[in-house]
Amino acid sequence: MSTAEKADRVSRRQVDKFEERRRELAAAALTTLSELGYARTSLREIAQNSSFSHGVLHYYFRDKVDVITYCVRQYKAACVLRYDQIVTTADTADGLARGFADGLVATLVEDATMHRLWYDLRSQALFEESFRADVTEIDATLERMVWRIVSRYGELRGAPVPTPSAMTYAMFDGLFQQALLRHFSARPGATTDLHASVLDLLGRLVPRS
Amino acid sequence: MSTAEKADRVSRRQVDKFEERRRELAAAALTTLSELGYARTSLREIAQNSSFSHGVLHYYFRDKVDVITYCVRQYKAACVLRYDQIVTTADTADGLARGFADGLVATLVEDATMHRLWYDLRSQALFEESFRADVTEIDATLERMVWRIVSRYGELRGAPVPTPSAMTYAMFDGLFQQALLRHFSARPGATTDLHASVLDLLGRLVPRS
DNA sequence: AGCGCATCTGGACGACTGTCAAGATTTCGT
DNA sequence: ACGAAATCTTGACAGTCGTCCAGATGCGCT
Repeated sequence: MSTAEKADRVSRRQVDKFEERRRELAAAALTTLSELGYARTSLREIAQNSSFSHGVLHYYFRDKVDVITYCVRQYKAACVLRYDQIVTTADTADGLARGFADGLVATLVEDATMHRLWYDLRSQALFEESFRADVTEIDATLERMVWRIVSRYGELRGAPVPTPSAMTYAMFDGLFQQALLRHFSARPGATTDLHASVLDLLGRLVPRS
Repeated sequence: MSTAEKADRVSRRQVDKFEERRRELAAAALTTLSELGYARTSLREIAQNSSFSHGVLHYYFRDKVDVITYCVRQYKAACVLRYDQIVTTADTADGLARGFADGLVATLVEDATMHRLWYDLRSQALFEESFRADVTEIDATLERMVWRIVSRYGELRGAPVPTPSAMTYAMFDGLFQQALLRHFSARPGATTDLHASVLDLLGRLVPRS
């Protein structure tokens, strides 16, 4: 083994460990953000949610924006996983519709804090230019996710969906966001209303045969 | 004039002036919030946007939460005004629909910073219990506003709107929010797409005759 | 074993925050 | 015009923030 090969192996292992730590810290940052929100999250608080001290954050990240940005990117991956498992296989239109509605209700309750973080960060993107690109990209991913389900639903119903993808996503997002606010307000009917309105909207998107 | 009457007049005038100052400071706070967002707004920054020094804020408000809460309430009044002027009188369904779409596009552009503040505060309400009641109340007001227009639209079309009020509001809000993000991202088509999708959704809400 | 580098700690820094109070200034009825 | 009450300014306070760094600790290689 040449010295060059050895050096390569060493640096590769170091890079791997480096990336692993970054992910670990980003996970701690993510839970902190989802609990406190963007406005109240500090680097020291993030470090306390990890097994390290606050100084290490500047060893793995340039500054606070770098931490948050990396977080958001990691959040996106979790998002896609969450949405992808909503509907795996459904052979009937009604089955797909029920699976979609059930999945949204489930993630509304189980991942409530993560969802509120998403809406918080999307609002921050309206103020801070630096977040905008990442937020827009995540939004596009979510839009594609919704569109995959809706267009498959139209397929199963035997009719193409005449609604633009962006509009479709926006409406479902509106429904979900209102349900989330109701959920945190502990007002009753948040989950059942979301379920019903998702089915309702889904039915409207495909023209009656 | 008795001494009691005199004292009453004096205290009444003082209360008026007191309230006037509160409104003045709240206005400064609102412009600051709409420019910087909740996370980056400080009391000193608010005072700099007014003609007073930072200390006076604690003369007119208990603490920071009191300032923000009062702000939000004042914001609500502005909201209602803005939405109310969208559609004053329309005698045809198509006229009402066009007026609604035009109004939303206009306020999207003109009051963009205020709208992003609203979404920011609504996100904060998902984290901070103290904002929740006010945010929910404003949301209900906006819902009623949208419902007034939509139900009137159904009336003009000669058919009742079978969609629940909450669901209707949520979908329009979703459309508007996405348009706002696109507007700040300077992506093209934000206004035209909003206009088209509002007309589209409005048409879908009322069953074909 | 001992060297060298990666990793991590804990404290220090200046800037900023919300809050408060003492005193200066203005307002206003008499 | 005088005095009291309302109003406003200014500076201070105890914290917290992001950032940085000197030094401790750990680990892998020869």
